[in-house]
Amino acid sequence: MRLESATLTSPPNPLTCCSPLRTAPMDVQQATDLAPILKAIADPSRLRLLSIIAADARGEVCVCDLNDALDLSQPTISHHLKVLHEADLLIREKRGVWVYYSVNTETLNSLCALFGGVC
Amino acid sequence: MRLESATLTSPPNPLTCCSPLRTAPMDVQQATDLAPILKAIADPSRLRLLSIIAADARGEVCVCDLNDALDLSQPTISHHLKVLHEADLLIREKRGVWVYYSVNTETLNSLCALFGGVC
DNA sequence: CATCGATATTGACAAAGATCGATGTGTGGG
DNA sequence: CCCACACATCGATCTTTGTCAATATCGATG
Repeated sequence: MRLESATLTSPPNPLTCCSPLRTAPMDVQQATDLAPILKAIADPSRLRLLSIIAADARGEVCVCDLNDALDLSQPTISHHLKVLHEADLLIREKRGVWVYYSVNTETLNSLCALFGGVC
Repeated sequence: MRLESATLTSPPNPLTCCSPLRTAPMDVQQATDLAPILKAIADPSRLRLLSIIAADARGEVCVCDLNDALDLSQPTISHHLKVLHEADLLIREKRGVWVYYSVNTETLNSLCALFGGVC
């Protein structure tokens, strides 16, 4: 007996439009929309990037710092950040020459809700 | 204020050994161990299979039913179930000729905790 | 405006993964 | 003991993806 009316204000987010896993079987559309978001975090390098940003006290990290944090080339880091950003997991903000990424808390919470059904 | 002592009884579960994303940066080992579990659910077909099983009222589903539920060949379904099982997301039980899968609630809860830090 | 430094994009390539048909394995019934 | 059925494994194929070197873009600064 749950209202599925979250589609009004924000851009259509496959996560918030989606009931918790244990509530109902997922149809093809839901699964197709959801998979890319999960694929985005299902990579060791991206997991590390995300956790570095998520755990940062200032709430944001400059790309220049991320480039040094992992043993990967600059284009590869840039690619991973793009994947995370397009999955709505990271928020991008350009300031001057630098680019800062912060985590999208809403998406993380939705992921939690997907698995738990409680959060 | 969470006790991190879950490594005594059960097989080493990379999820329960892992603090929530927002707590601390993940090292290479943690990320490498965690990624396969997330990869397992980061596929549309496996998402559907998992949700079908998770939403089932009896708490378990026979493979023979899953074979009909998705528009995929029997070997492909079997492969996906194996991936989910090896990621500790599904519990497998053979009864006679039939095989029944149920969700591993612990793993799902751990995933929730990973993203939320609260569950 | 020429240049430098920070990110992003492109193109290429190897590795991983999703899928299927064919075949193997094991269980229960006749 | 043999057959039918449920499920798993194998081998092949096609697509996706992670990675890098090279190059492009874009903003600041002299």
